[in-house]
This record gives sequence, C-alpha cells and structure tokens, in this order.
Amino acid sequence: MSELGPRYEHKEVEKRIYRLWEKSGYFAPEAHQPRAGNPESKKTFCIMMAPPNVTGSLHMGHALENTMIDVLIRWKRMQGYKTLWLPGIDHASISTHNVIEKELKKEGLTRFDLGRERFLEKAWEWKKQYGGIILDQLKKLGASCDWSRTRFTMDEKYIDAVLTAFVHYYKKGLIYRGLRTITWCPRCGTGISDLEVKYKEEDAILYYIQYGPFTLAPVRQETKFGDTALAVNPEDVRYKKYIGKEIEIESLDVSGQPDKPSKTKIKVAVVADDAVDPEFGTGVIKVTPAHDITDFEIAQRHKLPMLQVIDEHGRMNENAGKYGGMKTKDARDKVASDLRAVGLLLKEEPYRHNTATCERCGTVVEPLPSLQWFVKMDSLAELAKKTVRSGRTKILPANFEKNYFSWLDNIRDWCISRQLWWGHQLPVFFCKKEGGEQRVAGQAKADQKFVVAKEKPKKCPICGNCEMEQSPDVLDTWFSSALWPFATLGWPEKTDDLKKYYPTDFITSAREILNLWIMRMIFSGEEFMDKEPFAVALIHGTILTKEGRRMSKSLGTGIDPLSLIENHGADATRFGVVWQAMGSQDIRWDETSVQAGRKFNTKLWNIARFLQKKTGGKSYTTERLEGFLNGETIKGVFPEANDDDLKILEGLRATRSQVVQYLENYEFGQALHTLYDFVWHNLADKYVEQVKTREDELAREILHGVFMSCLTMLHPFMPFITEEIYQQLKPGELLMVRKW
RNA sequence: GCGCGCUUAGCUCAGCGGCAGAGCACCGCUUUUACACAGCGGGGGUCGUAGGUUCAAAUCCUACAGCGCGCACCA
Repeated sequence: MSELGPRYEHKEVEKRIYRLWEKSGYFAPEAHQPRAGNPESKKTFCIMMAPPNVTGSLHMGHALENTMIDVLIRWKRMQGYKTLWLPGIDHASISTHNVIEKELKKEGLTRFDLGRERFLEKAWEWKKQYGGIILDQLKKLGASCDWSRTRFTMDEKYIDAVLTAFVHYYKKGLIYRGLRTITWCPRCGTGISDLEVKYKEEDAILYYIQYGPFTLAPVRQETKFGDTALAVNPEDVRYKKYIGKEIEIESLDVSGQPDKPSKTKIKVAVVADDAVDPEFGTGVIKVTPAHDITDFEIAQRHKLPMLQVIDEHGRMNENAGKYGGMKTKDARDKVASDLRAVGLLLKEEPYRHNTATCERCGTVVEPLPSLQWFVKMDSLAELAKKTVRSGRTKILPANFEKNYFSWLDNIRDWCISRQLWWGHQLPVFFCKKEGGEQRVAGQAKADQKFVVAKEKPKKCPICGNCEMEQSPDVLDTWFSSALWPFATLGWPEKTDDLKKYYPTDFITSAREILNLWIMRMIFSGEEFMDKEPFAVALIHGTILTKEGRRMSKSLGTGIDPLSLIENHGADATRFGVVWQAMGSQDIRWDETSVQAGRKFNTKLWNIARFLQKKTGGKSYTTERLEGFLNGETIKGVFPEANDDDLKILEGLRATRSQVVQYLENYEFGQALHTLYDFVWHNLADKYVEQVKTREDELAREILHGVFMSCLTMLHPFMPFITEEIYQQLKPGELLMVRKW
C-alpha cells in the first residue's frame, strides 16, 4: 500500500487506470469467472452501442448516452453478470457524402467530377484516418466496451448480412421497385425518406387563382403545369355537381413568348377524395401527382396521369414550356406575375407554413417522380407493434409508446434506395444491353427486368451473354443499422455469440431515433431472429444549451465533452452529465454540475486519506458489514455498536437499497444524487467527525467498510477515481469486478 | 390542427397528497492535521394563473396562459 498524495491528479490517473482495465481483459465477457454461490454468474447482460457516424466526433449526446450505458454495464459486471458492451461505427451514407463533398467543393469539384471509384477510395481513406477517433474519445470517457468486438457497418461480414436481408425481403415479396413520387433533395442528388425531412417555418404567400368555376389558393403555383386533375371532398355540397365531370378552365399558356403572358383553355377532370379538407382554403385542390406526395396518392386512387414539370436539379423542365429551365423559386414569382397580367390572379394573402428541407444539407426538397426501391411496411409494422404490445420490448418512459404506435399506424412504404455511392450497393443486377438500371422517369421502364442475388450472376438471364450491371444505388443507412443487434454478433451465421447475447438487454436513444432506428431494429429482429432485439428501449433527454437552444457545432453553441474531460476529468464529466439526467427531460446544460463532480472527487480523495491515516493502512475484512447489508440485524453483527455506528450503518443500508431501486428503473440521476448525499453529508460530515475522537477498533472497521461500500456503489458512475483509491487501499484487486 | 412534456430559490433542477429541497451563486464566522475544490451557520420561494376534490395540494382533477418536442398540414 502506498500513501495517497495530497491531490487527485485526474490526467495521470485516468491514463494509467484505463490501461490497467484493458490489460485485465475484463471488458470482454469471457474474463468473468463464475462466483461461488452467485446465481448471476451464468447470466449475460449485453448492450449494443448506438454506432456513431464515421463522420462524428464526441458530442454531449454521446457522452450522456454512453455514460448511462457504462453505468449499467459496470453495475451488472460487478454483480457478476457476463457483460458485453459491443462498440461500433456506422458508415453514415449521406452524412459522409456531405462531409467529403464539402471538402471537394473547396477544390471546386463535385463528386461527379471524381467519379464513383475515386470517390469511394477517398471515402475509405477518410474512414481509415478519422473513423476510429470517436471510439478513442469514448475510451477517455471510461467506456468499458469490449473493443475486440468492434464492428463497422461496411465490414465484409456486415455487408453480407445486409445483402442477405435484402435478398430475404425480396424473395418474400416485401421489396419492390416502383415509380413513385418521392422526396428528392436536389443538392444531394438523391431521394430521401420521410424521416430525413426537416420542416422549417417560412413566410409565404397564398395565391388565389381563378380555376374555371373554382378558386384555388396554392403557394407553389409553378407546379400548376403538372396538374392532371382537381379534387374536392366527396361530402362537400358546394362542389358535388362537378364530381366526375370534366370542366374547361382558363390557364396560362406555356407555349407563347416568354415576356408576353397569354391565356389558353384546358380541360381538367374533377375527382372526389377524402384527403381533401373542405375546411381549408377554398376546399378545392389541384392535383399534381408528380410533385406532391399526397397528390400522388390521390392520383393512384383515381388512376390519374402523372406529368413531371420539375427536374432533379430543382428546375422547371420542358413540360413547363417557356418556364422551362427556371429555378422553381423564380418560376413561382414569374407565374404569379403572369397570372396577374392575364387577370387570373384574384388576390394574394400572406401565409406562414412549413417548408420541407433536407435534414442533412438544409436545401428545400422537391417531391419528384422517380423509380426507387421500397420495403412494404404493412406486415413489418404489424411485427413492430406486436413486440411492444406484448411487452417483450418495453419503451420507457411508457408515454412514448403512443408516438410509436401512431407512427406505425400511419406508416408509408420505406424508400430504401439512395442515389449515392458510399454504402451498400443494391444486390440487384440489370442487363447491360438494356443499359443497366434506368431510373429517371420518362425514359424509365418500371417493368424493367433484373436479378436479385448476393452475387453477380455469371450469365445474364435476360440477353443470355452480357456482363450484368449492378444497380448503382446504395441502401438507406438505416437499412443496415436496422440489423445492428444481430449482425454485430455474426448473423446470418449461427455463431456462439448470437446464441449467448441475443436478445440484448437494453438500448437508449434520443426521441427522434425511436422511429428512425429503434422501430426498424424491432421489426428486423422479429423478421430475422424471431425475437425482439432488446428488452428495454429507454428514451433520454436532449442536452440543450443553458438558454434552451439546440447544441450545434455550426452555431458554435456546442459544449465539447473532451475539453470537459481535459479540464475536470472524466469522472467529473460523467458526474455532471448523470447529475442532470433526470428521466427523459431535456437537459439545459449547467456546467456547475461538473464543478460539483470535481469537488466530489476531492471529497472522496480526502475521505480516503483520512481513512488511511486513521487505520494506518490496515485492511479489514468486510464479512460483518456484508452480513448486515444482506439483512442481518445490526445488534447481531455488531453487538458493540453505539448510536453513531447504528446511524451510519442504517444509512448505508437504506442508501444501497435505494440506489439499486433507482438503477433498476434506469433513474441514473436520482441514484447519483442519493449516493452523493449519503457520502458527503452522512459519511464525511458526520461519521468521519465522530470517528476522530474515537480510538476503538470497531469505529475503524465500520469507517473502512462503509467507505469501501460507497466506492463500490460509486464505481459505475465515477470509475477512475474509485478504482484509483481502491488500488491504493487494496492493491492487487480490481474494483471493477468487486462484488456489488 | 392532433398528441406528449415542462412551468418550484438569482441560475440549473429534484420532490409528485401530510412542516418547501439539492448543486452552483450569495452573506457571516472558522485556517481545529482528511479536505478552504473545506467546515459550521445564514438569507432567499404566496411551487405559471384561475377554479375544484380533500381534514390536508407544489403534489390529484378541470380550464387558461407561456415554452419545448413529436406527428400532420403546407391545396
């Protein structure tokens, strides 16, 4: 035993202690030795890390999430479970594209200048250089992951899992290719899913336009050239007489001189559809199947034709006649003034509405018709509902189940193809003689033949002798991460790990990930493993700035957890985060809690120094104390105890049972507050003071025992300092596997 | 528009039916050998507003207001 120094030096200690843990091998479940008489010894406890994006660096959300997980993992490990916390990285298709394309832009290049192959080379290079950084950052936080099992969603084996899943869905008839109006980001040059759209509030103008006998009030009147019908609510008495009729209306002529607006007469059908809200606007809508997803659905129901007037770059196309080539925003103004000129614009009214933008790059998205790949969601949504309804996966707090179910009730088929390069290329092969996959609407054939297989067929079954060409599209990133809980364990192979650790025990995520990821893992788990992927999905709060704003790197409002670790230590940082983690409430970040954590470090350090001085470094067995904690009476165990002893012992027992209860309910903040209060205000302020004037051996034994017990309970929260103190007091043993 | 959550001390938040709490900040005293990153003591809140239930409400119910989030809408 060595003497504790006057100060706790977190920087030196954290490096040394982390190495000690790694060397011990206890991060891997295999190192656990069954403990005699401990029924937990044979049980496993497994958590899959939410794989951070390759492009990511540690932010407060990661710190919160992974600290909570580490608390659970360390706690269970100390209880004797075989614990596995499996780390990994997500290739993050569209995010990575954004990062690399931003760099290319500095050199005045686009990804198309580079070409697919060279772009991918660059992406892999980038991955090699930066991809592991975030995992090293997690080590600094103290994360006790089994690093030997680290996975990447584009590892060879993982790719196999993704392709296997695709082929499985396809053979089952759950994946199809179809021409549909989807959300398209003109900047990223790819389709995106509903969940990748972010809405921004914006001031716009409602243009009241004369449409034959009707008045319509669109914002995006430039899409009017793509109208193929008008629609009203079937119950709307005002318009009943028009339903099913074709009416003649006056409209802008797109074929005339650009600077001479003129009118022309066209015929338009009127259909009745429930999607039309008779209360909104004038109760009549123009149906533009090519450029509005709701309208597309109406068109499908009424078999209306589709007319595309906006192209993939967000410009009007040749179908818009003289407006062709204009950007949609410019066309909107031009159309308005032309309508005004010909007397078809009745009035303008300011209107505040939400504009759909691309979540990744902020560009206004354009709904477009496009040939894409979809997963049919009906039966999968049913699976996802059943799992939660039956309680096999619990969503906590329970009120989030409501969100979950209502989203599943209104789900649309999942567009899984992306016109990007970084990711899992679709295992779909087209005949080269037909020119490979044709995607662009107009030229495309939705009934084009293809082969779905994990490997390229040797001979083209379509023409008989060409080298087949793989679809250039890659899969939505969430398609691969949906398989995470079992693909990381070796699926589709039937590995030992899969048998041992699946289903996993816990996952935690931010609210917005519930539908993006959690739900998709649930139906994937049910589909491929016949079992739920995890027992509990905990929704945690978002860390905001003190003013309640979103933390954002670009706005400079983010707090860097690494600098917190550097300045205050990993334990103080973890303390600060958990201290504020109360339920799923958002956290308005308050750095004083990290300060409190640092002070608490000092407190622990000094209690240890006092203990060392008082006992002369003597080590006591903890048998008597454990007997008491396990339910024996104080008088039975410590017959000579006085009132002060009774108080601290009872306090310890109460604290322990409360902490366990909180942890079992995933109430991390409450558990830490309870420990803090007991250690500081009962053990340090009271008992230590009382012991100062006592010279009996019992006081020393109790002080020693109570403190050791506190170190044990605090270890999951503050692993470095507690381990360091333990090493000083009991060299040769590791606190990280001491019995809780 | 529908749904969910929040509103408690200067700040950030616990408490969720029975004398208003913590961290940080503030004021006073104390360098007494674990710790001044401390100890002891103290100030500070009519618990968003208005009703209701109850012997008793910050805590339960109803309405309203403000803030935030999710979903829908954007004709």
